[in-house]
Amino acid sequence: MTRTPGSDRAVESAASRPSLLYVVKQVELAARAQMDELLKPAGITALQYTALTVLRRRDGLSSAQLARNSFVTAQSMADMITALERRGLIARRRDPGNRRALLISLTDAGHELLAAHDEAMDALEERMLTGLTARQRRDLEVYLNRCRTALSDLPPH
Amino acid sequence: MTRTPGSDRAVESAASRPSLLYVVKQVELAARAQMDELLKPAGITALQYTALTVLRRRDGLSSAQLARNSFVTAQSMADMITALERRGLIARRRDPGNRRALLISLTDAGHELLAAHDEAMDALEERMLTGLTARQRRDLEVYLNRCRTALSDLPPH
DNA sequence: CTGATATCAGGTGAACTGAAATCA
DNA sequence: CTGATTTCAGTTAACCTGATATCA
Repeated sequence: MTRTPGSDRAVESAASRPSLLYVVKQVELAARAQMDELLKPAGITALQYTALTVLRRRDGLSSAQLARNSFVTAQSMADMITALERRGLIARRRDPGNRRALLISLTDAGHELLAAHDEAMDALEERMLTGLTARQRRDLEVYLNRCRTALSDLPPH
Repeated sequence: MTRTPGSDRAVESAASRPSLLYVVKQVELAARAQMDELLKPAGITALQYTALTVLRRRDGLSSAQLARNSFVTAQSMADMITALERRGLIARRRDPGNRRALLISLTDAGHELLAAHDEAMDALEERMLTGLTARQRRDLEVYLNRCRTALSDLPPH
C-alpha cells in the first residue's frame, strides 16, 4: 500500500542537523498529504486550495501578488490561475487603475467549494493540535509567524 | 523578477480559516524557496537534500521506509533514489538478512555534499529563528513534533 | 496465501527557465 | 529607459496508477 505514516517506529524520530527546518517540513508534508486526500474528490490540490483561501481573505489580488505570497515564480502561479479560471472557481477583470494588471476574485462556485471544506479543514487542524493546550497553540502560531516574517524580510543572497 | 517575498505589505498578513495549517505551510514554503536557492549550485533540490540528511542520521534505510517517512508512494521515492544513485551520492546493497530489501547508504560524495552545505543550512535556520529566545525555540520544536506525531498516528479518513 | 519490497511502464500536474509584449 | 505584469514556449522533477516478480 501507499502512504502509511506512523507505521515505522525505526524512522519515527528521524532528525537531521537543522532540526527545526526539518520538523517544519515534516509537519507540512503530513498535513499536505491529508489535505490532498480530503480535497481529492473536489479535484483540487492543497496548494490550489490555499490560494483560494488567500483570495477569500483578500479579494482582488493579482497573479503576481499571489505568486510572491506563495514563493513561486509568476509563471508557475499563472499556470495555477488559468487552471482555476477554466474550472470556474475564480474570475479575472482588468484593474481600472492599471491596465496591465488583472484582479482575481472568487466566483460563487469558488466560495461554495471553500465553504464545503471548512469543516473538514478545521477538524484536520484540530487533529494536528491534539496534545497542545490553548496557550501552546497561541504560542505556536506566534512563533511560526515570526519565522515566516524573518524568512521573508531577508531575501536570499 | 521572481521570488521577492516580503515586498508586498498588502499580502503580508494574509491569513485563512485554519490559521495554523496555513502558517505552517507558509513557513515551509519560505524555507524551501531559500533552500532551493542555496542548493541550486549543487544541482540538488530541497527534497533530495532532506532525504540525504535523513540517511546521514539513519544509515541503511530502504527506499520504502524513506517513502513512508516522506508521505509519498514507494514508486515516487524510487525515482528520487535512482537519481541520487546515478549521481553517486548514495549506494545500495542487499540486506544480508532480507534478500528483497535494498539498504541505502550515503557515499563519500554524498557525505561531502552534505558537509559542504551544513554551514549555510545552519545559518538559514538561525535566520528563521531570529526573534525567538532559546526557550521559545525549544518549545517550538516540541510543539511541532507533537503536531507531526498527531498527524501521523491518526491516518486519513 | 498474505503482505512487503522493488521495479517497469505510462501518464499527469506543477514547477522551472527564457523570452517577449504591454504599460505605469 | 526601468520595472512590473502577463503570457507563450519548452523542459524537468516529482508525483501518481497499475502491473509484475520476488521473497519473508
